[in-house]
Amino acid sequence: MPRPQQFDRKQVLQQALKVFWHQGYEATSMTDLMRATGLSKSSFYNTFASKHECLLEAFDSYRADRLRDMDRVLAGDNAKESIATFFRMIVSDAKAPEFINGCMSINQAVELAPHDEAIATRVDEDFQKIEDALAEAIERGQRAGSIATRRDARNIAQLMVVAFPGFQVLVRAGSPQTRLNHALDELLAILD
Amino acid sequence: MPRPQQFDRKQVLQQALKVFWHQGYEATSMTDLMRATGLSKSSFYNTFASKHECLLEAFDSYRADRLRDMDRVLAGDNAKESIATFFRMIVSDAKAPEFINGCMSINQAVELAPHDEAIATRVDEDFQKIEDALAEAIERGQRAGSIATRRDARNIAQLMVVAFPGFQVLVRAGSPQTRLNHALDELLAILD
DNA sequence: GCCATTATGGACCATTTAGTCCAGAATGCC
DNA sequence: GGCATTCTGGACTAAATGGTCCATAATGGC
Repeated sequence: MPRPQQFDRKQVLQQALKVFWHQGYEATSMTDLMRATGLSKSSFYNTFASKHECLLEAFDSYRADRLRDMDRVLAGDNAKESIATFFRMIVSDAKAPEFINGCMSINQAVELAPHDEAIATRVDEDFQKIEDALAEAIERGQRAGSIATRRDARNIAQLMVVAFPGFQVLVRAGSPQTRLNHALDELLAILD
Repeated sequence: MPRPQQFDRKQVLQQALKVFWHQGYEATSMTDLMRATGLSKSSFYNTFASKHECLLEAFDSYRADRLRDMDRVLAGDNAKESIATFFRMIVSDAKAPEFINGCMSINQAVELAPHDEAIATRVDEDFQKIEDALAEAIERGQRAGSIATRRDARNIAQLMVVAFPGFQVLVRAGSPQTRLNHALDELLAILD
C-alpha cells in the first residue's frame, strides 16, 4: 500500500510548539518551522493546511498537557498545599530554560487573541478552566480546613486567575526571583 | 533656510504607537506604519533610523505618559483609595476601545522582551517603578491609617506588580468584567 | 518484481518585507 | 527672485514571506 510517513506527527508538533512558544506566531517563519521539525515544505503542507493550522494543533496539544498537569497538581489531598504547589511551580520552573517562555496560553492571549477568533476562544476556555479548578480547590480546602478564610471561594479564584498571567508574564520577562517569591507568599496568605 | 518638516513628530509617534500597541511589533508592517502616520517612506526613514527605532521612541513616549498618569493617581491623599483607583482604571478602561489593547509595556514584556535587550531593559524598569510607587503608597497609607494591614508594604506591592500584568492581559484577551471586578475586590481586601 | 499509492525534495510562485535612493518640489533667508 | 537646504513621492532593491506543484523516490501488498 502507501508509503508510510517518515516522521512522527506528535514529535513534529512538539518541535513546532517549542518554536511558537518561544518566538510567538508572527516571529516564526516557515524556515524556522522546517528547521525545527526537520520536515520539508511539501511534507509540512501535506500534514498541515497552513502555518496557522499547525499553530492551532500544536497549541491544543500544549493546552491539553498543561491542563492535565494542573488537574493533577490540584488533586492533592491538602487543597492549600496543592494551590501553593501550582503557583510555586510557575515561579520555580522559571529557572528551567524550557519554561522560561512563560505559559503559551498567556503569550497568545497577548499576541493573537485580540485579532484571532480561534485563539481567543481557546484562551477564554483556558482562563475559565483555571478559574473553575482553583475555585473548586479552594472550596474543598475550606470544607476540609486547610484553608481558613471565609471569603468567597469563587472570588478568590478570580483573583488567582489574574495572578496567573501576572506570574507568567513576569517569568517570561525575566523578573527577579525575590519579587516572584514575595508575591507568591502574599497571594497564598489570602487563604489564611 | 531649509524647508520645514511637514508633519509633527509627536503626532507621528502617537499614530505609530497606536498601531504598535494594537497589533504588536512583528505584525505591524511598514505599510501599516505609513498608512497610520501619513508619512511617505522617505520621510519615515528620514525621521527614524528603522522600524525598530520608531518602536523604541513611540514606546518611550508611551511609558513616560503612563508613568506620569500612575504617579498622579497614586499621589492622592488617601493612599488606599489611590491604589484602588489605579487598578479600577485598568479594569474600567477596558470598556473604552482605546484601552482595550491592555498595557503596551506588558504586551512588549511578552512579545519582544525575551529577545530584545532594549525592550527588556525598559520593561524591567517599568515593573520596578510600578513596584516602588505602590510600595511607597502602601507605606504612606499604613502610616496615615487608610491601610489597616500590618503586612510588609514591599511584599504587598510585589503581589500587586504581579496583579498588574494579570489584569492587563485579561483586559486584552477580553475577559468578562465580573471576573476582573471580583479579582480587584479581593486584591484590595488585602489592604484591610 | 510489479503496481498502486503516498511521501518527499526542491524548484517555483506571487506577494510582501524592510530599507535605499534620487530627482524634484517646497521653503526661508537674503 | 534666486539660492541653499531640506523634505518628500515614488521608483527601486534584495531578501524573505507563506504557499503550490510536480517529478521522483519509497513503500506494502500481491
